[in-house]
Amino acid sequence: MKRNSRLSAVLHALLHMAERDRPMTSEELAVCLHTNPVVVRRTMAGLREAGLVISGRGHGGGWALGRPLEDVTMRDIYAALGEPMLFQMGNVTESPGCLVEQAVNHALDDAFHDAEAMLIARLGEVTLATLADDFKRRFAEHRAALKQPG
Amino acid sequence: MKRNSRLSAVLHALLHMAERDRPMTSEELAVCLHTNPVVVRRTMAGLREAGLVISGRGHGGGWALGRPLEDVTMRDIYAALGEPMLFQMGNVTESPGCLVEQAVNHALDDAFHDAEAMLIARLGEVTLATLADDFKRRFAEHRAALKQPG
DNA sequence: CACTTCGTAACTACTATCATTACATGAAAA
DNA sequence: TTTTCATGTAATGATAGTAGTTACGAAGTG
Repeated sequence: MKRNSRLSAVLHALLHMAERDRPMTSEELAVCLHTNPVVVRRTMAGLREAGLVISGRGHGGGWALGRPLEDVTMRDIYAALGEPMLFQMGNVTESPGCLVEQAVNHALDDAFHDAEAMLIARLGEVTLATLADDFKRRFAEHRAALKQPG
Repeated sequence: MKRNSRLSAVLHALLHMAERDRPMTSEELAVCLHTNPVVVRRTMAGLREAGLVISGRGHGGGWALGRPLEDVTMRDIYAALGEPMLFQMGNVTESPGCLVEQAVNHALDDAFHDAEAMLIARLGEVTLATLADDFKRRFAEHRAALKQPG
């Protein structure tokens, strides 16, 4: 199956919004994300409920950040998206009667749970401000490279 | 999409095979795994190519372990299955032109790669012998519980 | 040769993600 | 108040991955 790219997409959207001083419409965001305005609305819905973004209708409406960049981590975004399944792999049966399968499940769950905990902790260490700074660095590098080709 | 349960399934199969002194047919394994013989053959194909199991046709044929339990880790099995994608989440674009998206991808890749490395290392620490021992412990507990109900 | 068992291709069912269409709701501008 | 803009959301379709199933060929045993 296709992989879930919502976290990646909304982070992308939020950083573009951070570069603007006015709300961005779903249409504008859809252009940035190379997708459809309805997909944008659907994906951002969870963030709105979590207060991470604010949406307004009508003239001058659109999407704006609901909190300072420093106060939002990638983990917050992940949570606002409903904490989608991280792993593509899983057990055949969740609560098997077979003792062999129980032993297998236990070993796999152990490893996967630890990896999940580590990953989520890592997401919690990166704020939108971190990402915005990284973008600015890349942007400066990009401009420097254009000035001095070769 | 359904989650990939092949690792879980083949581990289950290998431990059942370890409890037998003769090859197990795909039919027998399919009963253990509550699935179809063809699914068993398909899933075990990679393990055969990796030498982790041996298959034989005709009378007395079936599947047998190709290596001692102590010599095979869950990581080996994972590799023999073709190292299927671990994560359900991914980036929208792998090599985006947009610098914002590059910053996002970099941060996410960083976290996911570390989690993947940790998980795979963990899989490498657990051998089939470890799992077999855990099964035996569970089996002993199970029998004790039956003897002394309440 | 008869029988068993694997090897594999082809087809189906199910599920998840994302795209798209259609229309209702709400808010600002004219 | 009417028009216009923009979100909110349901319904539908396209695509892809997993697993189940059928069918048949290949290879080995008795």
